[in-house]
Amino acid sequence: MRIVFLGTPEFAVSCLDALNKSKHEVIGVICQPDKPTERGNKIQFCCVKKYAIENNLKLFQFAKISRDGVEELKELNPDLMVTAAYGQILSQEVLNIPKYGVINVHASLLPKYRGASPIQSAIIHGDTETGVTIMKTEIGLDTGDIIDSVKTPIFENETYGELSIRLSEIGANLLLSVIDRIEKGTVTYIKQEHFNATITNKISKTDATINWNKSSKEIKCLVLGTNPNPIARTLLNGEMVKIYKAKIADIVLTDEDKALEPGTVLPESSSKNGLFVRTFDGAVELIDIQFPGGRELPAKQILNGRKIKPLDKFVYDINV
RNA sequence: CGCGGGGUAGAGCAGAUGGCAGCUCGUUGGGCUCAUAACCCAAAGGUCGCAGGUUCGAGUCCUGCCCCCGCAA
Repeated sequence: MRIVFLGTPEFAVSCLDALNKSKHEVIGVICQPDKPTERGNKIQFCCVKKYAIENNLKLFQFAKISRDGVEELKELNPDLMVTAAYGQILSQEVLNIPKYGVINVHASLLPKYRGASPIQSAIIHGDTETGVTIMKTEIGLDTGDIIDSVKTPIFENETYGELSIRLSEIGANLLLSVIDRIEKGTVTYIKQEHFNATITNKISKTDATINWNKSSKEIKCLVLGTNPNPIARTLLNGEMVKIYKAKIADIVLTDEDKALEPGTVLPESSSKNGLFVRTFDGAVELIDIQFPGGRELPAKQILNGRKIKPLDKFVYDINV
């Protein structure tokens, strides 16, 4: 089949790679426009764009595909279009272009976690399983009829980044299988149970701010679900601190500890024992953290430099 | 030319107003102990990012460059 692929971030690359190496022909790749990024001034290409360039695939970047891309897409005359974390809503006019329609690879078990952050949300909510769904792309946000899905467990200490890689590989395999069925005419479509749908928005830095009044488990899940982006954060003495890794502390709280407010660094914290912080229902151990200007470091080393001392207090401030 | 922080021992950091390079941890050796990742004693380990300049004297002041990082996007 002659396929046009639409995707932008890392997650989409596995699918694109699978298609490119399959018997199908990738006749065009579309990703979001280059966003002026980085610290200084430069621009950086998205992962899909880099892949397309390396593999000599025809690349398009439309500011608004349903306005700017219609003519070129019609000229390409694809059999099928595949979207995977593309980032733009397609118009009906665009959806009508390919002969076999448009399908979407979504990193959740729909109708759960529609929208921009399915993987992060599953982890942050403490789910024990998630998956990948491939469905028909419609005008609505991830509302199309389901073609197939694959479940997978979420491991105990799996980060968003790690799970994302696994899901993208699962999605790539499923995609090939689905396209095969489309070709043979054996696909079946199942309507989503719309009343069970949940919607997720992009995880902002505000969302990634740790509320120490929550349980240890919730805090741990937030840390896992925001790594490597945007990274859970909190405030200490007016400085923003990023938390890369944390776990539920396996220490027994003393009565003295229990009297401390959530967010307080426990007295038993040291460069030998580790960094423990009081939560609503216990304590978490912060493993890897980062101060502004510094790099990501084991918390034990940070304690050596005395940037954090016992009884210091982390503050929940969404303005960090 | 978006704003800002930083490069000092193996690691993390401190070193107002220029005057013998320090702290915590780690490492090595020794001691204590039934024993220890615990405790005590001792030692090793630094061209203070690079290159110039000012000065009797620069980690500290001036100039240029390299590298790391946070924010905003």
